[in-house]
Amino acid sequence: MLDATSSYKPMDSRIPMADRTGHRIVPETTRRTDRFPGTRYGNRPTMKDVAARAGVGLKTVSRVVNGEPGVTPETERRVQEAIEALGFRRNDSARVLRKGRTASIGLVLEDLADPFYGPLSRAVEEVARAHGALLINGSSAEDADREQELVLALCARRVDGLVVIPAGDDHRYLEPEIKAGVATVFVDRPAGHIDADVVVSDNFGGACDGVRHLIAHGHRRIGFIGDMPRIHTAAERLRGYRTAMEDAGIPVADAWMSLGVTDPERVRRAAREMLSGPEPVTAIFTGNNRVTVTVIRVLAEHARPVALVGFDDIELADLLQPGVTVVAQDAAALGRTAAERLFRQLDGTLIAPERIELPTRLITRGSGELPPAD
Amino acid sequence: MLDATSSYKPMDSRIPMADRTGHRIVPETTRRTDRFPGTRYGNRPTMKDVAARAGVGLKTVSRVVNGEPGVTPETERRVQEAIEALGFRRNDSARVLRKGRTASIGLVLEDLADPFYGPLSRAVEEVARAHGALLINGSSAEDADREQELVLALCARRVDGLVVIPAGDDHRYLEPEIKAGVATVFVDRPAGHIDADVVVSDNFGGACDGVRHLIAHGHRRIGFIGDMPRIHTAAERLRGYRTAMEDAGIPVADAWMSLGVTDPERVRRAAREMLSGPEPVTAIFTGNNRVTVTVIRVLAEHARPVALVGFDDIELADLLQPGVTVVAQDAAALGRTAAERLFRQLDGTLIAPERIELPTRLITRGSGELPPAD
DNA sequence: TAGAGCCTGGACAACGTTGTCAGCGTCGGG
DNA sequence: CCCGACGCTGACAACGTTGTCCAGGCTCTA
Repeated sequence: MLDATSSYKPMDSRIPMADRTGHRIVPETTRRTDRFPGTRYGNRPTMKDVAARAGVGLKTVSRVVNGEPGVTPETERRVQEAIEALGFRRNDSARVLRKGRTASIGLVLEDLADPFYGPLSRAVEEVARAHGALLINGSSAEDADREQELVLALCARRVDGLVVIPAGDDHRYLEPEIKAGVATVFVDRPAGHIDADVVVSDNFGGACDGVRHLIAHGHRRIGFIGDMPRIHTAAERLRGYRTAMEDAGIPVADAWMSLGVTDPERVRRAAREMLSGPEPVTAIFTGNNRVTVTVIRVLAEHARPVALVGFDDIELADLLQPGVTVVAQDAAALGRTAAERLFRQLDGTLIAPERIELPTRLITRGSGELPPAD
Repeated sequence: MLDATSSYKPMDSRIPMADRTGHRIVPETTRRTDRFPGTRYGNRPTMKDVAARAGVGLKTVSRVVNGEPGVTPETERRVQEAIEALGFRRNDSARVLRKGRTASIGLVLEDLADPFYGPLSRAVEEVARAHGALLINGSSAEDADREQELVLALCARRVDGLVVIPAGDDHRYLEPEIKAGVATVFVDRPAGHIDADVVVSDNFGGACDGVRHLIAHGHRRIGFIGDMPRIHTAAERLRGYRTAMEDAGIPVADAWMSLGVTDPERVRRAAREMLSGPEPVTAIFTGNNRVTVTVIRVLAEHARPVALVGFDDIELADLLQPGVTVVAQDAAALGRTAAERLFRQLDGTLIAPERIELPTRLITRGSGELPPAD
């Protein structure tokens, strides 16, 4: 569980209660924040304190803080003054408890450090911001249990909605949450065993395009290196590869396909194997950005030129020799579309779950146009 | 304000209250979630509901949910059963209100889509996770007002701590928050007018190293293209440039220095200007990853070879022709160090604010070793 | 078998905010 | 001069959870 490893303790266990004069009891232990006289760790002024200082009622403070009408300018001034003096800041936890909405959404993705997810996350954040919501991120590290743990932690926080890039393939655990009104959109990969909104790229079509491009330039022995086949995108791209090959009447050898973790070591080995032997591949189609980068490194050391088309665009791809031809998907558009759909769910303007597929784009830069070298 | 633009409304404004039988009144309007009979938007079971169904007291449910001792296995089973049946999930807002800690921290950075901040953010998340906390992200877009708005929104959520990559240069607005016990660490750039923990890279030293490297390879007319001078890192790197030049006894021409937004268009123009004229620069030192990428593009079209050293490492830098020599800073280490310090503040094991400087590393790959081409 | 002590369970208050509603004073009109 | 209306203010309950504290039933021992 998330809080099992927590090493900092809830404040109740260390902070004595207020005494009955309304003043606070200062703890004997020396704390970092003792530098600031008159305040104490975790002991913030409340509306009650503000009201007392301004000599008004609790509700009047609330009205001022929320800009509600019905307060005399003079009263408002007094309240504002008290707020400034005490450094009061409304406690949104209490507000949320009362109002029922948190104005925050959760985003669970694989790895925030991956250049594909950064722009996606930023796009979700921008849409959230436009709707006045904050974004809570979590990285699942491609682990189904961790995904579930994160998602449920977010639900416990009562996020209004969830954008999930699934790591697992069974999301029935989300059913009670969705029933209870948590808006949910899956991105990049479909949800498992559950009826929900999904926004994905055209992985199948994109892979078809990429492989056909290689075929059109004369290649027949084309390798495919992709992610673990249990990941939906990887499976779809493999299917695209197979379909393109089949359509061209090219039988696919088992040795040409390598699926597995995108760990550089494995990918490097896979690439080297395809490139050696009596009938080496003359072109490689790579299943995602991480694989592409590793394969580029392998090809840079390889004697013969080998054609390459990669799924996902990568920075500086145009400046390499040759430029790297890619099937680009629009990460920001994925995130934006998903987030917009999420808020339409929250607006109530959406009725039935839908599957939205965003097109991919083949960007030719040279590496895919190399002729077969044999 | 954050919630000014909100288009989805708090639930109280649309959901009628429970009637006195304890059953819920179903609203007339047709909602998406009407698909799920018996439940309604935002209407979740509470511990009270669970207790009623299991035929136990409220506190007993609380004990089961929190794994506290003192519950018969049989009772626990009944409670678990009720939890499952109702799809109960503890409301952390209420919990937070009661306990005073949210087990979440905020991270405000410039742009999550920037490849420099992705790993940093991920590192912060990992540390947070190890301490049982969630991470709330916000992008300031390099705008001081937006930074403040985000930070204060996070404070209103009562995050336990804040990791801030400052956009503005005055953080006195944080004083009441810090006084009230919000742990705070600034990363990448120091805080303005406030005494707080800071974790930065050795921008000055790194820039010195990079420029000295160029000087050592025979360059004297060296250009500097950097970010806006009001950004601390940019100023420090400029200072490193000037110092290295001065130490080598090289007078710096104004035309060699260009500071401003990292917009590709401006950077491109700046680079072209330095490279033209009667006394063009023979080498360029770039102030960050975005500038470096743009300058690489300019140099790729340039007739003469021009030496280049960039601040920040970039992916695939080793595969370009020539490889790009960089002064690398460790974004993940910055994030990790800052987050660890944050939780040490929360543990109470930290006394005084400190400034921590992480070293940079010169990585030579070729572009910095080109001799002057004239 | 009575008394002591332990274990389990539940009633209750409190966390800080917001919605409801009622009270109070003032002002204008009848 | 009285009454209604209106503008402003504040008392109070409720949101869902957890900590405190006490009651009741049990076991164990003398």
